[in-house]
Amino acid sequence: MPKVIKETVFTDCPIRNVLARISGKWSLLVLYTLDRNGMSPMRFNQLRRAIPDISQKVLTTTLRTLETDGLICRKVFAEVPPRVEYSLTERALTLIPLIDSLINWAADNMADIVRDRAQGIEPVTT
Amino acid sequence: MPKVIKETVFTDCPIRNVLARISGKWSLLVLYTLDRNGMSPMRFNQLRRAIPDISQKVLTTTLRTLETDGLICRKVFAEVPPRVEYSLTERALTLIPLIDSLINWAADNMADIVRDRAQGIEPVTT
DNA sequence: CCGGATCCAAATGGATACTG
DNA sequence: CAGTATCCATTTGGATCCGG
Repeated sequence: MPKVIKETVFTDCPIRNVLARISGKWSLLVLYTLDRNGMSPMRFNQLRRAIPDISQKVLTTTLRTLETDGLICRKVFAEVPPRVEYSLTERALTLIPLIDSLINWAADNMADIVRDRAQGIEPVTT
Repeated sequence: MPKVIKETVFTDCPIRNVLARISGKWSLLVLYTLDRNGMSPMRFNQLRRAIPDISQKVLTTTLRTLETDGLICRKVFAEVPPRVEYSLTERALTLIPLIDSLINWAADNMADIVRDRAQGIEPVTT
């Protein structure tokens, strides 16, 4: 049985709680991608194409976790072939500006950070 | 030889780049802890006590990564017993407000999220 | 088309012992 | 005190097959 809900020991600690969500490599990227798509919901494979190097399994679990936290809405259409649409919730919309800030910070600092990284490596060969 | 530098394939993608750094469970918490300590640097075991459930190994690698990215300054004193002090860099200081926003968002939304999670769990027993 | 189930490889994290 | 080294348990992620 797949573990849909990440065990969260620190239910009482908001810091770790949000960090635990963000800590997934993909959560923020999925939210960001959905936001970038405007108000229109996205289908599963559409998300996959938008984030090419996420595996199907990981995308699925990421979406489930985000849904569980009320950050995305998953709408299943009883059609054939099946269709599932994902969209941001109101709650997620309040988080989007913070994600954008983070991304802007990253964009501003990336070049310097990459340079520092290269410098710092040194003869680690010890 | 421990891998000090996380391999970062997406050097050209600021989003993933910053996300990769943040994705560590502990990076933001360490930065936050250092900031909370005011302008005074913190020693290794001081940080450990502040974040009780981080292991020594993980704290070490987290600090190394942050140092490599120029987010913390590691100062070694040639004394005995040895002393090492960690402090935030200017670059990290520009990130702190974003971390604070994130934490505030978490604090504001945590209760609702936890409630949603509890709802959503359902008979997972399948 | 969406995504669950399974198997397996790789990365991560903890515990312990040891060093300068 | 502040690590490093090692071993091992747990977790995570990818690949593949299958089913609604």
